[in-house]
Amino acid sequence: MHSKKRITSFDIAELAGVSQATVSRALRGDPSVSEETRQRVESAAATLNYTVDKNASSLRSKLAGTIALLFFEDPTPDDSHINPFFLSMLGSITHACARHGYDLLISFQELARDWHADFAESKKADGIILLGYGDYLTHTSRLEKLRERGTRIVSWGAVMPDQPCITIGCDNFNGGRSVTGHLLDQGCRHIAFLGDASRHFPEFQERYHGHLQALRTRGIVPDDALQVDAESSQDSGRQATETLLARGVPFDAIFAASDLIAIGAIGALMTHGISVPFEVAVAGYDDIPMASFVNPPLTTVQQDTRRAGEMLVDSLLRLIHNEPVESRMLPMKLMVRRSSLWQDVAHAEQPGED
Amino acid sequence: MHSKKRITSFDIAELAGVSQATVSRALRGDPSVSEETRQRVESAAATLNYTVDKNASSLRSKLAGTIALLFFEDPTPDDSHINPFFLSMLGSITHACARHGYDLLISFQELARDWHADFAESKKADGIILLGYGDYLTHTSRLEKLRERGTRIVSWGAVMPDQPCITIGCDNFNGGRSVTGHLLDQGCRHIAFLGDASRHFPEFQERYHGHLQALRTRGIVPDDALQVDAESSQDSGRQATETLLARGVPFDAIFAASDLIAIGAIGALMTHGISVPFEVAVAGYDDIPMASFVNPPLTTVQQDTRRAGEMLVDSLLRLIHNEPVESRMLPMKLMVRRSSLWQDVAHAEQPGED
DNA sequence: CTGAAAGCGCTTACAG
DNA sequence: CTGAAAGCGCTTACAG
Repeated sequence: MHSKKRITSFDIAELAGVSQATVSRALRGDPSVSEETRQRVESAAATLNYTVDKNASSLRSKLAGTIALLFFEDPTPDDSHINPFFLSMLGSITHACARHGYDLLISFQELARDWHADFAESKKADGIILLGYGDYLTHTSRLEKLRERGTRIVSWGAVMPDQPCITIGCDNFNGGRSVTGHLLDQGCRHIAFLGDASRHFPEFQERYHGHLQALRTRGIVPDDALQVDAESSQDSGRQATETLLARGVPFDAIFAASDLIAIGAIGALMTHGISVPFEVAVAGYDDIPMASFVNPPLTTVQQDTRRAGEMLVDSLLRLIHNEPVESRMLPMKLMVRRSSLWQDVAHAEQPGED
Repeated sequence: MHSKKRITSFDIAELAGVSQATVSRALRGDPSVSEETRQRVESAAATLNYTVDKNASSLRSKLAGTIALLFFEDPTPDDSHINPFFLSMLGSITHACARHGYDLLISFQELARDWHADFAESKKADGIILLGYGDYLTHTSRLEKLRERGTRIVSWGAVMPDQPCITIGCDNFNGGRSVTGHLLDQGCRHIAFLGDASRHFPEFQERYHGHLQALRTRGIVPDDALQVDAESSQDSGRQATETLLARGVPFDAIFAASDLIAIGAIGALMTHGISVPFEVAVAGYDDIPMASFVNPPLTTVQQDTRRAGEMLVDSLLRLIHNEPVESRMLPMKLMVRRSSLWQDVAHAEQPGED
């Protein structure tokens, strides 16, 4: 290993015949540098394979040029599972960061842990994006503290008044209303809702409220026995379905607060020999990649994850640059597939086809 | 925004009644610091909510404490798609990094671009993990250059002699052999292989070689007309299947070099009214999350992505610490599901069940 | 348009 | 076991 000394801006300065300060300016595109000098510096840098030291630059300028993306997950015993819905935002977040010249730091955090010091305070990142269905109330107090210290944070979630930080989210209320509206159109009258609809999970709660609203509009009195708590996992969906079945209340449809829950529910129903959609129609929420592949393909609500990722990055950068930003709600789109259709579709669907 | 001055190690020093140097030592757990002093420093740091400035620390120590994870993708028009197989490694890579106290920087790179300067040279990261099915030969020359400059790199891929960097990979040869062996056991005799089997894609090539070996063991002469190039995407799988059908060579099974290709193939077969598995058995490779959800559930080869992620991080850290490391091949596991079974299974499978 | 100089907040020999 | 001092490689007023 030939450990040649690190090449610094001084080496470039010497080669280009300018001062080190000018090298720094030229390389950052400072308009005060003359075009001719800039070119000379740049070619010198290219010759020596020089790259600006990020640590020195960040230390001096107090700009990390980095964004931290934190995934919150309730501790799973198995390391490797990430909620596929959030994963689907990763691509557009990464690309958006790259487009703006920012690096992306990612990290998983257990909800319980003391994550709030780690990123902004240590100057690793200029701002933080928060992703995760988690207990909302647990978050809130920490977010408040962070905001007091001036940390820039943007999160994905329920868009509500009095949020402790800028939030980008889907129109969960109308999403819930559309799903239940669709199930009612199919002729279902006893629609179960699987998902924790408490204040701890405001997104689920809003979907539930949309659901209730759709029922009331049609003059149907909601039955509490048809709501079962569940968190966003297949397992939880399976269990919730078992609970529902054990209650003995008749139902002809399940509206699951997330696709993962829905997939678990379909599994449980099949175990009991209940046919989907012929005996029970099922719909989910999120339109994760699997949704169109399960059997039967799952009716669900699509959230524009690509746009969401871009907006998260965009909003955070505006925050960082002290520009005005507001929380925003993205429109949703109902994706009707076979799982919710009481009558069979004429043509066989192909996997991956919508 | 009360922009109080940043708290530095000098403030902690003052509060704890020690020198700034001692603060630095205490906080990094330097054993030369007395237990009593360490405690005093730590509580002072806690009181003032102090966190070590990562940039200053990295600049001085020349250790970034960060690993860069680069995904290589052939440029897709759509931002948001990441190969699900690599995504499944993300969890364990992230966790492994966290466990070792390293941060994880992630970035997507087009194969074409000039990525090699960006991370190690600018001291953003102490080492790089490379993930991606891409044209192997394009990579190689860049990797060579990087190695010359002393960059620490570990990649996922085909484990072969003369690799330009430490590589962790699956036993692709035996994987390919198992799949084809299984298809032969099912009675198939005309097994098509979908995947680019050239030197440009060594992993596919090894799977193909395993496939050929299995055929020869049973005295079957491979037919070139049964191999069609494809890269790892649904679309490419669909097209390759069309090409295969257009050739008019009879086949009773398809071994797709990746699950994505297999899923595309199943779609194309269905379009042509060809039943899977009754007319054509299909098998894939990777065991991506969708594989068990498609209809019929896909027979495939599971690679231990969790272990793979851990080993990638582990190997890279050993490289960083100048410890001996070697390329390693991970065992594979054949997952038999309905897509390859010529006779129907007795019980209905449930989604997500193996 | 460019240069000389200070300083970002740490770590790390060196000395005691 | 602890402190004083140098210095990592930049950016940024300040001056011309």
